[in-house]
Amino acid sequence: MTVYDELVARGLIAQVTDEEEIKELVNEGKAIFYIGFDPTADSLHVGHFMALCLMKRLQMAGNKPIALIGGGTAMIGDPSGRSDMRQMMTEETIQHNCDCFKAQMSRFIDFSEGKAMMVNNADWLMDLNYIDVLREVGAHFSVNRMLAAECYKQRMEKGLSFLEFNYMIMQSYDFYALFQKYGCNMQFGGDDQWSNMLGGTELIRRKLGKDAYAMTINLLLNSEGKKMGKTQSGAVWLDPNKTSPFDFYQYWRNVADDDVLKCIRMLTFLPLEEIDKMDSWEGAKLNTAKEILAFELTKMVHGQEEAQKAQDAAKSLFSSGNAANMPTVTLTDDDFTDGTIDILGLLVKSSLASSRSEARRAVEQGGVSVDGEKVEDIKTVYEVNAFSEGMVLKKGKKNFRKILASNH
RNA sequence: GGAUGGAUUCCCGAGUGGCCAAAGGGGGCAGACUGUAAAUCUGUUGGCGACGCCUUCGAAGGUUCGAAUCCUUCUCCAUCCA
Repeated sequence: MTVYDELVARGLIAQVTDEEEIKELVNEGKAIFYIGFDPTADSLHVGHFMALCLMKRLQMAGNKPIALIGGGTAMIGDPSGRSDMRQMMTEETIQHNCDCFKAQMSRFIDFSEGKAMMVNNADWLMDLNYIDVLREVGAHFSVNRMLAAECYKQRMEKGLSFLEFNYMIMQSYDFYALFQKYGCNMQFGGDDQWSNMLGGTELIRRKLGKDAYAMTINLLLNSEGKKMGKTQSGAVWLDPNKTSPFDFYQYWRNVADDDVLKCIRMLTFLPLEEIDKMDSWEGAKLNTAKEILAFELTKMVHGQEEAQKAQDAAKSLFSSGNAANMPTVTLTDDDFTDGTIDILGLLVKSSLASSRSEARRAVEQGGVSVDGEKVEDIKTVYEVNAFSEGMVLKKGKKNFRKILASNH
C-alpha cells in the first residue's frame, strides 16, 4: 500500500489541489513539504500532534518535511475559524513559545542530516518592507476573492481587522519563500487552512509560473462536530507538566463510542488490517479499543514507560479503587492548621475543587470519598498522620488524587 | 469625523430604581442508570469563618435611603454615512 493510499484509508485527507501530482510526489518520496505551526502557546497540543504524525508518515516514505514555526505570522494572528481576534502576543512570548515547540517537535521528527528541517518565518517576514510587499505580493491578491474565502466568513459578521486580514498574505508569502529557498513544493495543514494555502500556490504560480501543491488533513472532529483535543479546562497538551500523562491517557480512554475507531485510524500507527478488525467491535467491547487508543497515543507522546504507568493506574483505580501511579499531591506543613486539615481544604489543595464552596457542594451531593469511604460531613477533619500511608481522595467518578504529607 | 444600536455571571441571553447573586438556555460539576460511552432523569452552578457577610452587570465619577437599571465623562464593539 502506498503512503498516499494509506492516508486516504485512514481518513486523513480532506482536500487536495491536484490529486495525481500529489500522489506521485508523495509516493515517490519527492515531496518537500511544509506544515506551519503558530506558536500561540508554550506547548503543542493534540491538534498539532496530528500534523506531526502526518509529517512522520511522509518522512518515513522518504519525503522531506519542513516544520515551519510561525514566529512572524504569530505576530499577526490567524483569523481562520475564529469568531474573535486573537490576543496580541509580545515578541518575548512568541520567542519563548518557539523554543518550546522546537524541543517538543524534535521528539517526533528526525531532524538529523537533511532528513527534515525546521525554520522560523520570522527570519524572512520580519525584514519585509511594507511598500515592497504591497508591490510584489499585494498586487497579486484580489480583495474581492479574499473576502469570499471561507476563513473570513465568520469574521465578516463580527468584524475583521486589517491586521488579521493580512494573515493570508503572510502565509502565502511563506510558501513562496520556502519554494524559492528550499524547493518546497507542497504544503499541508488543517482543513481550516485551505484558503490560506491556496493563496500560496496561487502566488507561486503568478510570480514564478510554477506549480506547487496543497493538501489539507481532516480536522479531528468528534461525532458532534466539535474539535477534539479540548476539555473544559483547555486544550489537551503534549507537555507533561501541562497535561499529565495520566490525564492524557484518560482523555482518550473516555472518547465517545462513535469516535474511537476514527481516532485510532487517524492518530495511531497501528497497521490498518488490525484496525479493520476492530471495526466489528460493539458495545462494551469498544472499551478495549479505547484502551488501545489511549495506550498507543500516550506511548507516542510520553513514552512506553509513562503509558504503562498511566494504564496501570487507570485500571487499578477503576477496578479496585487504589493505585500507585495516580496523580499525587504532597501537602506541606503550611497546609495544616494545628496539625489538621478539613475535607474542604483537602479538596481545594488537591485541585479537585477550585473553591471551598465548590468542594462543599461536591461533599453535600455525595460525590466525595476518602479511601473508598463516602464523606458525609463537610466538617470532617484529618490529622497529619492520616496521610502517612497516602490517602486516596476521590471526587465524582473519575477524579482521583493520592494525598501525602511531607515529613510524615 | 457624523448618526444609531450595543457591552450583564464560563458562553448565549432576559432584566430598564428596591421583590437581583440577577429569568431562561447552553456548558460545567455532582447523583441515579451504565461500559471510565451515549442518551435520559434529578440536583447544583460568584466567594467566605454561611439562616449572615463580601465582591460582581465595560471603566471612573455622580444622583438617591437604595442603582445592572437614572445622569456625566471615558473605553471598546457593530451597523449606516463620509
